[in-house]
Amino acid sequence: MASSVPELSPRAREIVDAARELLEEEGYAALSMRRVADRLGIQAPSLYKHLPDKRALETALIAAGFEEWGDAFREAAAQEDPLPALVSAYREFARAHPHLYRLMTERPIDRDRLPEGLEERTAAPIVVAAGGDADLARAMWAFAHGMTILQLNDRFPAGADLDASWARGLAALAASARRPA
Amino acid sequence: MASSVPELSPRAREIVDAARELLEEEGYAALSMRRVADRLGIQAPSLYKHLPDKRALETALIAAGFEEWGDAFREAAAQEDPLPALVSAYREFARAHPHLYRLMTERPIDRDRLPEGLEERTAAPIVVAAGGDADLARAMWAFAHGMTILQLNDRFPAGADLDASWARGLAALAASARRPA
DNA sequence: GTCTATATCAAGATAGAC
DNA sequence: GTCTATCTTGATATAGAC
Repeated sequence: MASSVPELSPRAREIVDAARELLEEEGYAALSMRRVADRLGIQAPSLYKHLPDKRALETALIAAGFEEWGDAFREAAAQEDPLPALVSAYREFARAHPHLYRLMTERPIDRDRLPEGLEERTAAPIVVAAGGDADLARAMWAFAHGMTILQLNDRFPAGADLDASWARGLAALAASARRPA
Repeated sequence: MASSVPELSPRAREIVDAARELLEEEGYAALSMRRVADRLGIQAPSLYKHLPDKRALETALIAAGFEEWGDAFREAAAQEDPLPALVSAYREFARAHPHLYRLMTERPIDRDRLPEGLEERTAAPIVVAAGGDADLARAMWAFAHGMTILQLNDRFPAGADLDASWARGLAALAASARRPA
């Protein structure tokens, strides 16, 4: 039950905070151990006294992202009309933290080094909003992620009305939830 | 009207073909100029006599991918029930060429160096299948891309029934197409 | 069309002194 | 907790000879 994720020392926390700022400001390509160290006014090798490697740093960023995302989802799920509120929370998180969103979703994650059950805990409010239908919840997540990442990747035409596409998809999937097959 | 994309010399074609094989077999991280040259039994600097830079190589790969994808879509659109056939074609392309699919979708593309109108031409059958509703077509694309890339990124739980999620999303969006608001 | 030699840069990480 | 010095690796790209 207890996760095997090592606790972070106070200094390691400061390093992760600096990395978070760097990532959010300049994106993943800028997230090097050197640049993180620069932000703290120390040399890169010093970081390794506090974190084993770069992967641990990234995992800490991802874990923090999921915790914050889950908080936002749980708050949205308490609203009167949970599904639109969840969609808003999803979009707002990605809008506010695009580079973190990418880091959290663009590649397989190191589940062994992430707190146990964190992904499930984060996603739980969406499954509830889908009426407990996990298959539908995954379809909803896929739609939301697709809209989000294609926009971040500048893959929609210049004049596209993305709010309209969000509304269309949400309406279709919500109707599917209310009238299960 | 005429695209400003430079023609590729025969030798450049061979280089792109080698790059395609390398990408498909080992993924983007392996796609270096050195590795491409290795495949052809020549030295990396020799490549630059045929292609201006690595970006041109990637653009050629992406353009070829879109052409093939478009062919598959047009074939699917001619079927009796176009929408499911298009979904099958989408999934089959991604299954057969996961690394190329990533390269084609994961970042902004260099539209100036891509044949003009290629993206629109590729997507056209989907817009038709969506009853000419571009907003709905984009929602469909987002759903399909989300399902595809989240699976490639190993983001669904081990036991997830992804065929069921595909069916759920497709049914919901198709119903939305038949009964427009 | 290909070669060698080289420039330039930057990355992650370790050893060991202080 | 931080430092300097260093290792190792690998990338894109250019110059100029053959």
